[in-house]
Amino acid sequence: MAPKTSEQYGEIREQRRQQIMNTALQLFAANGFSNTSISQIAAKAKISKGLMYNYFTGKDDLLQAIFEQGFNEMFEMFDPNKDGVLTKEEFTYFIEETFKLMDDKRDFYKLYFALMMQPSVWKKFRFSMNDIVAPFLKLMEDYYTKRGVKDPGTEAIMVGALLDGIGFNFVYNPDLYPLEKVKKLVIERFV
Amino acid sequence: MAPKTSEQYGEIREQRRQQIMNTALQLFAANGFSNTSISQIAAKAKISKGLMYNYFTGKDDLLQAIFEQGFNEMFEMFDPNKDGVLTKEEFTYFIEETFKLMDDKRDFYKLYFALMMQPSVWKKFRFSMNDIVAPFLKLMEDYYTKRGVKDPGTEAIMVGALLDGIGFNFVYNPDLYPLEKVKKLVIERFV
Amino acid sequence: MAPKTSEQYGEIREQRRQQIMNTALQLFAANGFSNTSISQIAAKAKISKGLMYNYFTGKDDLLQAIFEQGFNEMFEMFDPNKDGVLTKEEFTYFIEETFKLMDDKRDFYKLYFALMMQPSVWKKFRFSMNDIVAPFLKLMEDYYTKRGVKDPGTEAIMVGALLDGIGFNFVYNPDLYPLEKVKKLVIERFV
Amino acid sequence: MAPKTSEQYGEIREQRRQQIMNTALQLFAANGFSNTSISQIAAKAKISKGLMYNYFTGKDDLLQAIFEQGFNEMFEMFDPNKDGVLTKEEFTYFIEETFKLMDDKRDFYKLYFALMMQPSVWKKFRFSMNDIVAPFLKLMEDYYTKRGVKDPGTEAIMVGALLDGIGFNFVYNPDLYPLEKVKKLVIERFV
DNA sequence: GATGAATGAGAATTCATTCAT
DNA sequence: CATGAATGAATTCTCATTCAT
Repeated sequence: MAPKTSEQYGEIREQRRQQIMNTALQLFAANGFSNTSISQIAAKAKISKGLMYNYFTGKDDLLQAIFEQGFNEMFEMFDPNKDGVLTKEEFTYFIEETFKLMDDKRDFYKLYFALMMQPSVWKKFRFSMNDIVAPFLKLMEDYYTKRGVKDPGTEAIMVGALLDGIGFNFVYNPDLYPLEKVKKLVIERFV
Repeated sequence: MAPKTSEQYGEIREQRRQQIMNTALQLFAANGFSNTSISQIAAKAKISKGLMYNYFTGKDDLLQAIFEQGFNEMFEMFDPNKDGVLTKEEFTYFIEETFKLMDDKRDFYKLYFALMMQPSVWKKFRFSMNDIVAPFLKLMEDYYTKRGVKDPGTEAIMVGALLDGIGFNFVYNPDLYPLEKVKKLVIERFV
Repeated sequence: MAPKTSEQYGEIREQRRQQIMNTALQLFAANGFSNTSISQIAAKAKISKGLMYNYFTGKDDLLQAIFEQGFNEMFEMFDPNKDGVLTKEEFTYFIEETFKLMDDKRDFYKLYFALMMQPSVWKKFRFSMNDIVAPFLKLMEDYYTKRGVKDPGTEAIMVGALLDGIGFNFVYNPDLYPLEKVKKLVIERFV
Repeated sequence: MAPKTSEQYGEIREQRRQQIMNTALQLFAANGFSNTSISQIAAKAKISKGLMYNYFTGKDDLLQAIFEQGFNEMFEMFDPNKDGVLTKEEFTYFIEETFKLMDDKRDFYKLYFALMMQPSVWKKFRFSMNDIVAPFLKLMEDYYTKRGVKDPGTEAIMVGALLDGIGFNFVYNPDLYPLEKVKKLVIERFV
């Protein structure tokens, strides 16, 4: 049989990497970062402990990689058009999308909320909370400015908090949370 | 010479207990439960590691004690009157009080949010999240019912999420968060 | 009321001392020396931990005191007459007495056997196993010599082992062990 | 290069396991279970403390493993033939074998006697003392029944105690104990 | 690339003992 | 005499990380 080309190797590598990250995300979300050991991840991902270190420099690096990928996926989903101005439809879409993400990426959200609460963990990261949230707030603020809301900055902050809060409550208890109803209500009130 | 009376011992014990709990709360809030070691707590509280175990049966017990005390303090502050019906003034008072608590008990809120995200930790507890939150939601729902809001249950859930979200954002970044403005806006919109 | 005389104090002290020793013996026998803490002893004896050190210099000293007392009680019971010669009746009496002791002082025997198995513990003691056992063996050897047994020294050693073994089995499972029957058989065969 | 095959790993594991068990047995026998620390075992076995836990889940598991292996070796040595009936020669062989074992497996016997004295330790085990001893007693009882001894059950119990007692005395002081002579005497009297 | 044995730093916990009162 | 708070050393155990193969 022909030896594998380097691209093939690259693919395999990438697959393994994803496999590790997904496994780790599940465990981190379920049990917390500190309470998840490399051994558990390796066992669940069906690789050896040593191999982990072939893909990530350590546990922190793994966490960082998961986070970065998660945020990139989030950003790709949002940012509907690049003109930086939100129409009513786009805002609705944005809210819908946010709720959809909460559902699809529940594990990621869990991790996101859990780590958000630990500033000491954030210090290890290459990006800050503000970098991530600020653009969204700005978009909303502009939206409310255009709509003539009295204090658009505070309004945006409040809506931001609302979305965080819903996410927070939802991922903690997804089965009982009336996500659909809440979503409708949010759109009705704040778009 | 006569030995210390049991009251004297009782006082000393209670003081030490509080000292340990306060120190631990600060560290838990700053660095997370798992990332805080008994050694750190002991060092910061200027006691020996061993003494901790004279007051708490272990790290979990310490956490539980902090939590119980925190919730008791919360409950005492709330519960405006016992008729179980919220007037407009009482609801305003409730919101104000919630925000005041967030400010006063910032460390406790941090811990509360952090642990809320780890169901596995909750299992150790004698009380569940629902026990705590449900009465508040019920009060709000009744309030909105009386005011003729269309879907009072969902409305209450949304406001609950909003307060969580604000708390969440505030305790994470208290210096820059415009808590006063947000508070005013919340009262304006939801009372 | 008149102040206590020093004899009265002495009596109280002696009572307390006994109380501590008895409590400790029970716990040592039930759970082993290492697995019994000073706290447990103090709690069960209803005194403070500190007071223990008023009566014994430490845990080892307590053990030693228990042992010494136990052996003294044993010796007093034996050694029927001082001529150093065992008649048939005296030997029977000796065996009977041994069995009686096993039953009365079950806790002490447990401790005795348990510690006998740990030479490292014996090193702390002021007396050695041999000091204790040798005189008994000598008496028996003389007895068998007089009776014309072929190898009286070995015979004595064997009977010593037999008594140890019975004690060993009996204290381990006193409820089911047919002590009476075994006793009769031993006397029949070896006196 | 290819990774080690699983057989190679298996061999290494088994060797290490034995090495740890042997070292631990020596220390347990010399100083007792409670007085032997994992650190001591690791130091004597020239491995790190952590490695122990790669082979045994904890100190108790290690003890259990040593015990099980010890008993299995014992059982293999005995059980002369499977008809369940003891001839005179077989009984002699059984006694001889018992004494030989006492000598060869002195450390194991020490541990066996030491732990026998602590029922609390036995509770952790998967087997009970009775399971182990009962078959031997039964064989002896049958033997004495056939020989027309008056009370064969008690006779067997007495001989069992005798063997225990000899083992007990011998392992405690092997250098001075006249094992050969005692053995001859036992066979002469009880076979 | 891949394995898992091995390490070692540190975590939680226990407990004999001391000591101020 | 008596108390029990306080200490600190030792102990069991965990786990991220390294490394020979």
